[in-house]
Amino acid sequence: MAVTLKELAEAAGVSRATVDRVLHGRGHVRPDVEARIWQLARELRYQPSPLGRGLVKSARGAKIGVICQFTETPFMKMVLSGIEQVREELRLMGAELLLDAIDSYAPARMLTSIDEMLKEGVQGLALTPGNTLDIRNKIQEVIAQGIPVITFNTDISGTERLCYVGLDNIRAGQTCAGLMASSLRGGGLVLPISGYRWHNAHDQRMSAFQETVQSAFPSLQLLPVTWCHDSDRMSQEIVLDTLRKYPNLQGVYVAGNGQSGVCRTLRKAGRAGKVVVICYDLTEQTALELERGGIDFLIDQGAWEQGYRPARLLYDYLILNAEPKRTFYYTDILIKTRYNL
Amino acid sequence: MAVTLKELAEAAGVSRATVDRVLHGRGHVRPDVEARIWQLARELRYQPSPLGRGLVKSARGAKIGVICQFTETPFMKMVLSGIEQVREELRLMGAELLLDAIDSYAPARMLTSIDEMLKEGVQGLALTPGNTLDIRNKIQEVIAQGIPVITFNTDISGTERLCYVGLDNIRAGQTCAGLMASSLRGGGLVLPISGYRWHNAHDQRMSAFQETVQSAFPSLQLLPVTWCHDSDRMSQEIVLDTLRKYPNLQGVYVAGNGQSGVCRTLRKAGRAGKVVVICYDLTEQTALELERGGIDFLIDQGAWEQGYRPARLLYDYLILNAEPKRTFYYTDILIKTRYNL
DNA sequence: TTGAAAGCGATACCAA
DNA sequence: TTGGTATCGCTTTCAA
Repeated sequence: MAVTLKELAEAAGVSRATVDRVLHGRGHVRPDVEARIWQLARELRYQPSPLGRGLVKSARGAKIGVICQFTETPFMKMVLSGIEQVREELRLMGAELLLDAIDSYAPARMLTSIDEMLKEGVQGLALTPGNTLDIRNKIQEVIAQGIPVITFNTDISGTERLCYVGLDNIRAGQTCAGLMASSLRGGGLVLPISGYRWHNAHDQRMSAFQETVQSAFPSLQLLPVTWCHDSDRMSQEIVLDTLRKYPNLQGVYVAGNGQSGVCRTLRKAGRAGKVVVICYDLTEQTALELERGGIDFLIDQGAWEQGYRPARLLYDYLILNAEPKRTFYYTDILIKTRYNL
Repeated sequence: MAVTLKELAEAAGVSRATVDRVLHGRGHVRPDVEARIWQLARELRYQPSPLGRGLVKSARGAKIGVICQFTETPFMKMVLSGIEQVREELRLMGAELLLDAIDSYAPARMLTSIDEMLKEGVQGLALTPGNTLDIRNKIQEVIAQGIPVITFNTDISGTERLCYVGLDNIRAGQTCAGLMASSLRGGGLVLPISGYRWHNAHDQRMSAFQETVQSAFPSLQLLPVTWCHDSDRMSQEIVLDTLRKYPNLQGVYVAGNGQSGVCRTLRKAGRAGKVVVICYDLTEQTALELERGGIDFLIDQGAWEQGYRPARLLYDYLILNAEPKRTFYYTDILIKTRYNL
């Protein structure tokens, strides 16, 4: 059995309140007593019980805010299910989770949403920031007010956010390069398709892919990158175009959305299963394509975890005084094939 | 804020004790009162707080036993680190975890260990069973005494264990077949090496691999299975032998241990990086081989999770009255390459 | 500078 | 069949 605060107090010959003051550095304790208590705490390996602590704090009715963008995408829907899960868990612990699900990319909307959250009195904030100056400033402002911020799914530089929860897009891009190379041992022509030019994550995935291919797998020949704006229609046209010019196309790498468009076109052209397709984000659609053989490999980012973890970390930080252990909570780079869905 | 038992009691116009009796079906409550309370509980969506419950139960000093075999293997060492983590967490919750780490395969030792655990008065038991009649009977005996049992890493049929935590070895074998095929698109000769004949997990991984190759990838040509008894020395000889007879060997699939022996031999023969190697279990050694290119793909079974989860499930079951949600807690089939370690 | 005591949510025992 | 009450570990007034 773990040592309790009560036992520690008895051992030190003082009251629990005094021990509490010492442990939380609240002052108003005679220095020698303070030293003695710290000493004993170490010796007895005292650690506060999260149960007791959580129970007390539950009164306060802590509020945690979560702001989410692009919620119309299948990927974000899975993130939302993680959020719902943690919301329920927090409810049982007496805390409330305020969610604002923004259904598209709207930087201005994000700013007003942050303000609303502040007005509601949230004590911590998790969000998927766009990479703009406005947002960066606003985040710094929030943090300056003593409200901790966690970013997820996409990160933002130059702020003092507590930590980031999401994919390591650079390693993910490298991983895809490795998969492409091992599938095309004899070499071949590969078409790289990205989503948006301004999208941090897409960019990192793509550059890492390109660099790894060029440095480690020279037998693969890369076509120039194209951007499909996360649209199936556009990716469809891009693939169609490419097939016309290069009938010997061997691989397609999709760093953003637009996966289905690629698969559809290859299937129509009778090249499904022949051309190696590697892309991101496990959803119902892409799972189906994996099973049909339209997609060979897929990188899953652990969507659920990205929804669950940030609010959980905020709760631990605010209520249990437990700092996040790392600045980057990278979700696993999960390689999916039709056999390990 | 969630509804508390106290609020529920007030709403029903009875004492908290009465509500408690109803909720736990202890009887001694007038039927109409009971009905009313259930009704209200539903309406107010009452759910007991794990915090409050855990706090009360922490007095009892619950004991949970964990028995682990083969603890000398690197894989099991990682399982042990998961066990240590949960042991610490449970300690903070007031429960004690008793661990018996058996360093080899010793069915008789397992039986005596179970008896010792019972004598210590554990209220729940997690173990890695051997697949023998003795063990099966003993497990049933334990369960008959009202002590729940969870199996992990390897399962055992014909018992009423609460659930199994571990890999889905059949899907894992299929996944490896898919990886081998995508790496050898032109087809090729593949050597399948298993560990022990009697080992359930090895067996499943191997048969699933064979069946999938035969039915879905006829261009791959499988040599007969060999068993290396989890020994690097033996796997070394097997590969050496095979290379002599079949210099055109293209792939090796290792379902058990002996990975290093395979890599070493291929490297000496100058075939490293040419022959596709697929195997199991992420350890320091195998991670090194992945990075060096000696192993192409590796299936990681989430060793840490296999140590952590079982005891955690038992705690939730015993203390929080939360039944495991599933009978099979399959850990993710994590495909590892040198890029996503 | 210190300690006593109430209370968080749930359980269990004893008394009514 | 019921309710009162102590208890778990911790935090937080309030009073000394």
